[in-house]
Amino acid sequence: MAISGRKEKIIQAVVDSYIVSCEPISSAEIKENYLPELSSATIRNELAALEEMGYLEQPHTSSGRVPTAEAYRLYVDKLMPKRKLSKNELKVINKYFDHKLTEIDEILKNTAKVISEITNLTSVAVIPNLTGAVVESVKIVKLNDKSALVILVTNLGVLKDATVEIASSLGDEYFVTASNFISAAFHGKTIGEILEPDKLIEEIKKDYEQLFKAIIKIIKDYVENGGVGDIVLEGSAKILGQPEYANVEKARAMLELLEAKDQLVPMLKSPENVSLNIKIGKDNEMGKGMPECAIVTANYQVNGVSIGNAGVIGPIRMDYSKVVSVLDYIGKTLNVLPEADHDEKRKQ
Amino acid sequence: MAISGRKEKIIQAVVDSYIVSCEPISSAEIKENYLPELSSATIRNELAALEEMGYLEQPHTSSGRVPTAEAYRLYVDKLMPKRKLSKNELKVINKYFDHKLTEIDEILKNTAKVISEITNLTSVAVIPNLTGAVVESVKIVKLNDKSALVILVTNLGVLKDATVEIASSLGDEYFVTASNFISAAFHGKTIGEILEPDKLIEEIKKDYEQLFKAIIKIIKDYVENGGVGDIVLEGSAKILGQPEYANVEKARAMLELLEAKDQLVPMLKSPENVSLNIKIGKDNEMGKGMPECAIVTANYQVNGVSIGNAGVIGPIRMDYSKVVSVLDYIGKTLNVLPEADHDEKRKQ
DNA sequence: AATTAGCACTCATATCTATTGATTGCTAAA
DNA sequence: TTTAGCAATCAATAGATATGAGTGCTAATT
Repeated sequence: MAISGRKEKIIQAVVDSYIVSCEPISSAEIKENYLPELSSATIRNELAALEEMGYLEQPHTSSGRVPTAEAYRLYVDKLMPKRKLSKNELKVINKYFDHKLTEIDEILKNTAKVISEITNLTSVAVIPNLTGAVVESVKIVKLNDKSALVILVTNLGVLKDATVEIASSLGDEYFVTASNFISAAFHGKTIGEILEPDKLIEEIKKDYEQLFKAIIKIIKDYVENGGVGDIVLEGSAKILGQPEYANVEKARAMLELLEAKDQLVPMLKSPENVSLNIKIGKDNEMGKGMPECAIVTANYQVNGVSIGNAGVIGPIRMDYSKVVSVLDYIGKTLNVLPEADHDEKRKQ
Repeated sequence: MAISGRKEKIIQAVVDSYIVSCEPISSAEIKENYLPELSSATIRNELAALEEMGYLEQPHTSSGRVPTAEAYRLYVDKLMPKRKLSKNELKVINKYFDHKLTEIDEILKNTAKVISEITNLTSVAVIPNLTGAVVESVKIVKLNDKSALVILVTNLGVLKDATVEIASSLGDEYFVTASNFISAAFHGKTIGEILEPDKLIEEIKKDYEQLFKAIIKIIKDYVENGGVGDIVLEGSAKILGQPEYANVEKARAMLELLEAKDQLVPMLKSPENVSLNIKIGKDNEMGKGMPECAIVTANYQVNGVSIGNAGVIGPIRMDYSKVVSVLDYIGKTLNVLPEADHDEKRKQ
């Protein structure tokens, strides 16, 4: 059976209602609040048909209807109303981004914060795959007799959390020269290119083999860990505000998922070139025992350069319309962010 | 009335029992499991007396007794048995520290992780007050035309997350010279000394006033924020495993407290020179609305240098004996950690 | 004087039953 | 095709009753 316009209206009513109340909705309520032109009996007939088709469910015989994941899918793909953010919400968002933010992780952290604050859901942000990042320069700074700090400046941000062990006899000057050499060799290359072993630069290998290998290893580690350490969570406690997690066991399962960041990362990765990604229930390839949930993420860009994904994770019953509006608006805000310098650098 | 030895035994029995079961304990159970030589009637008389004295409570007339915060205080101060960690627990702890850890925050993160894993409680770690940290050297590295990275090497670790804005005309060499100048001026001074304005070094102010001011500001910010960003939480979800947080509302209050890190920091600060700090219930100067909890923290040192506090936060009913043993053992482990280099540096 | 046995009393908790009311599905009329 | 009307279903609620764990007190015992 095809879905008539009336059936769509009814699905929309059920989803809209369920999103705010988290209670099964009855035929009478639908008539009252959404479709007064129909009688409750007619609506009941349609409800029965929609249940047959897999869009609705009844918790028990004499209760109202509840949307299935299928219904949400249809809703977000086709029925969802465009929502306008309130003056106040816009104000909050703008406040978060009104001052200069230069570091990618700072931007992402702020993004996650504001998303969580406005949607009242737990939000997540992941730093992007760095394979495509273009190296600007490499600096190696001697910290003490045993270690030196490696700073990798790329168009996507600065990587500065890695140290290498060194021989204590080497002086500051050595590292200045080494930085220059290695910088020159890496400049303009992407991380991906640098990691391809056959493209190693021979002349550097001779003079600074040790350092060179150490740096390659640092980069490799960083890319392979996929920035697992750099996933940002905001508002974990908000999970507990949702009625579906009133049961402590469910809440715990969800929180444990959030804590296990390496399990979370693959769920947040969205396909290339998709600006908005909505995964509902089974769309998430989660193993058994995983709590049911929905994930909505957006890919964010600042001045055309992707800086990562951010979004929300929460119960399947969430206010998709609001979430989408927020993610969307933030996307627009970021794109005209007052001159973050990552991009500038590339143009030089 | 003074507390007789028998009363102490009874308090110990009540606390021991309540720690594992989280259920009121009856006179009969005490006789059965702890003091078979007494009759339940005698125990009842003692229980009544202890209730009078404020050590015990009854949830309702016909229920068993439950310890008050006072009883826990007495317990940890005087009655608590020394507990030996199991072979397996020792193995877990040692595994966490068997490889070289050079960065303070790495050590603290690992410490928090292992504490949470073994105690099954939420654990926290805070970086120490840096006022007393001795500066080794300062490096300023030009990242691009707009900003430079400031790296402050101290005996307590490396501070490397601050950037300063710069004039684009300045070249790499300028910063090398500047680093040397400023390094020389700061070397051997504590952060506290550097921040005292009357001790500013005049000659530097002339040549590198701009940079100098920026760096002072960075240090000031860092010290004043007290490393708020650097509080480490592990195992937040474990809160929900405790029966006292079976009520979702209580659990949420607790999780929100954990998320509000700046509220958490003062609660974790312990007095100078106290290696182990146990705060139970009202000992925490928490505002109204704060969830009741207990906090046990230890101050950790690596080769004699304090690297910060770590411990657990959880319900007042927690296994203090186990927690104390774990914190204690980790303290010993850290103190003989295979040559972390912070300390080495000072001796040179 | 301290301890204990015995018993009445208290009160949270579990269990059962009856009632209510929201909501549906179905049938028959419009 | 739509709708009114009505019996049927079943979760949720309330009340009534029973259960039993545990105490406090008194009087007997050591």
